Amino acid sequence: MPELPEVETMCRGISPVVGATIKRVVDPNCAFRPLKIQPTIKTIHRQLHGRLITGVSRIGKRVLIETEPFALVLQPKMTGLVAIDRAPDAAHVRLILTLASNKVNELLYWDSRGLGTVALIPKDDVQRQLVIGKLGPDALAITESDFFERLASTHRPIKVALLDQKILAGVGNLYASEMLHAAHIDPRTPASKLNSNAYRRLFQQMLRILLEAIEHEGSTLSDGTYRNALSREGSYQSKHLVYDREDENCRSCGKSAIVRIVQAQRSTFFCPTCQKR
DNA sequence: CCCCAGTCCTGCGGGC
DNA sequence: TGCCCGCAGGACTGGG
Repeated sequence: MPELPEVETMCRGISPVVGATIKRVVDPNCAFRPLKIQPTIKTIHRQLHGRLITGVSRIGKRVLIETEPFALVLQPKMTGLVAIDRAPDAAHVRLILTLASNKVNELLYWDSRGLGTVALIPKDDVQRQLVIGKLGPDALAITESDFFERLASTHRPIKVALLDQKILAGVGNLYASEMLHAAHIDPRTPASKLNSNAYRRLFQQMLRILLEAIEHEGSTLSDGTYRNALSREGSYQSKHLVYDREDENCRSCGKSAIVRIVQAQRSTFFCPTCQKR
């Protein structure tokens, strides 16, 4: 499940495409449901062929392939991957950009469940279409005071608030559980009820965990889906203290078994000893 | 406005 | 051994 560290790893991995020229935008005729793409692949081909890729960037959990004057925006959601030259398998490759470059032949969008989306938008519209009203500040760029103010403004449980991309962009289900555990905060606590000390711990642990996860190229879970841009697995899953560890002993206090609850229809994992209200 | 539930989509694992 | 069902969840939609 690509969250900020996994998407950042994809961006770094595909950086060799910068400086390449796009030859063709190709529909690989994937056997599954068609890719959610706007406008059509044909139109995107017409707009992009012959253009130089000037940069690769990330906004929250989205990947931007930048040209002049367009940006191709890839949203991997649950099971999408952006890769170069090879993907986990051929069957689930949903989009191919063939490139003129001495470093890399193809930029691939692969997605096993196909929940992800691709869109081409004018670069000048990125802020208006993707950021304003849709995404809060990036989790690696937000200030501590802004983090505090934005989260404390809702009465929802802190775990649910952390997943709201309008409040803060980049944190997903896995890292939300991990950072709350590291900060010793009960995930059920209303975000408005946490004091500034708790927010300071949460802010610091969020940065530490996201940066460490990037160092480890993200987390590849037991389903094995997530890979970096070269199809290599991440290794941060070995550092997880609570995520997907229901009934296992807490790796921090050693006293309690990890508990799984459901909040806003998503699994939350926590240690009842380490994370008291 | 605020918040929650339903939806999309495929692969996998548990139960029988 | 094989089939069926439920579950995984990011982000969007609709409704209370």
